[in-house]
Amino acid sequence: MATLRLNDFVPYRLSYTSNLVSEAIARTYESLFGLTIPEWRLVVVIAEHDGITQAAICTRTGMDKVTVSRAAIALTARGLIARAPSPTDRRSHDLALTGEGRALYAQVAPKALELEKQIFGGLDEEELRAFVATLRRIDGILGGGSPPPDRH
Amino acid sequence: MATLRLNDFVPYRLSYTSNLVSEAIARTYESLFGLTIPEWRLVVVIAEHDGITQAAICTRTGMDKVTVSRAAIALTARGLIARAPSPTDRRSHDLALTGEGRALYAQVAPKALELEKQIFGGLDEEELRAFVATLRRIDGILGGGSPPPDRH
DNA sequence: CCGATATAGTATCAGATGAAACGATATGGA
DNA sequence: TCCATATCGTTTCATCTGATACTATATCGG
Repeated sequence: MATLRLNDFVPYRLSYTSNLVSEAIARTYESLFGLTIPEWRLVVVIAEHDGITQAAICTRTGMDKVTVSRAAIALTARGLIARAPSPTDRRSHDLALTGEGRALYAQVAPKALELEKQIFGGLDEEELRAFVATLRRIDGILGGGSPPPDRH
Repeated sequence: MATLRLNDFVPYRLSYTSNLVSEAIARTYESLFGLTIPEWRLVVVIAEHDGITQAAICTRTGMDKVTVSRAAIALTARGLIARAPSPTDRRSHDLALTGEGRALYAQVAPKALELEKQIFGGLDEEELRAFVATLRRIDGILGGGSPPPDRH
């Protein structure tokens, strides 16, 4: 009979490591750019998908709509994004980076990649690929399956 | 030049999956046993290490001492653990499961293993081993290196 | 032994989080 | 067209979380 040992319990290990990583990331974004993680995510997603709506960000990223709303409000207040009334749906706003937002993104993106490398660069490339693949497989099992793959 | 895509950003993927798993686990523990995740962890750690102190739980699990304190208070109030004044240090309490606590643990432990299997059992055994090994390697990189390994 | 410093645990406070309720707009069916 | 229902985004509220401050006790250097 397999016994339960917290240190070997996979959900615990996953949560533990994820927290370590999130804390490291959050500290960096906060100190360098004054961005929370949700705000940072919005900047990145909006940079990738100009004119995206908040609802689309939710489905794409799995973030809660309240979190997205707050981040959008904060970024707008800081002049980093602009919200244009959607021409097709007056409940929605189309979000886009302002010039200032793009300038920030130009700093944020390389820094993020650098940070990712600092944390995960120590891993064998194949190991890292397998790791991410497993994460996605777990998502699938839990029904958090990928949002619609990017259409190019 | 590698570009930044949120969906491929490893810290994001890790956080995303970890949240999915944590939510699934939390729902189960709450509905089956009325336990929060910190409370559940305490039950398991105390079952493993009878007479452990709160401080030791903190170093062992990386949980915050405030979180541990609250969980310990809640579990004591529910009669699941008993706190004996430590004979060697009057600031500390030695925590132990009560009879009721052990009875709960007897239900909790198999359920936890079952849940782990439901989530991760779909993975190839070798894949899962590699996954956990990578998690631990990341811990090491971030300085969250393993707490002192169990002494048998 | 005494005082300075460190540690165990708790209480308090501030920020983050998400569920639920809400107003506004869209949409689909009678 | 009109009503019922669904969706977008915000607000509100209740909860969780950890930083900080605090009390009591321990430990260490002199």
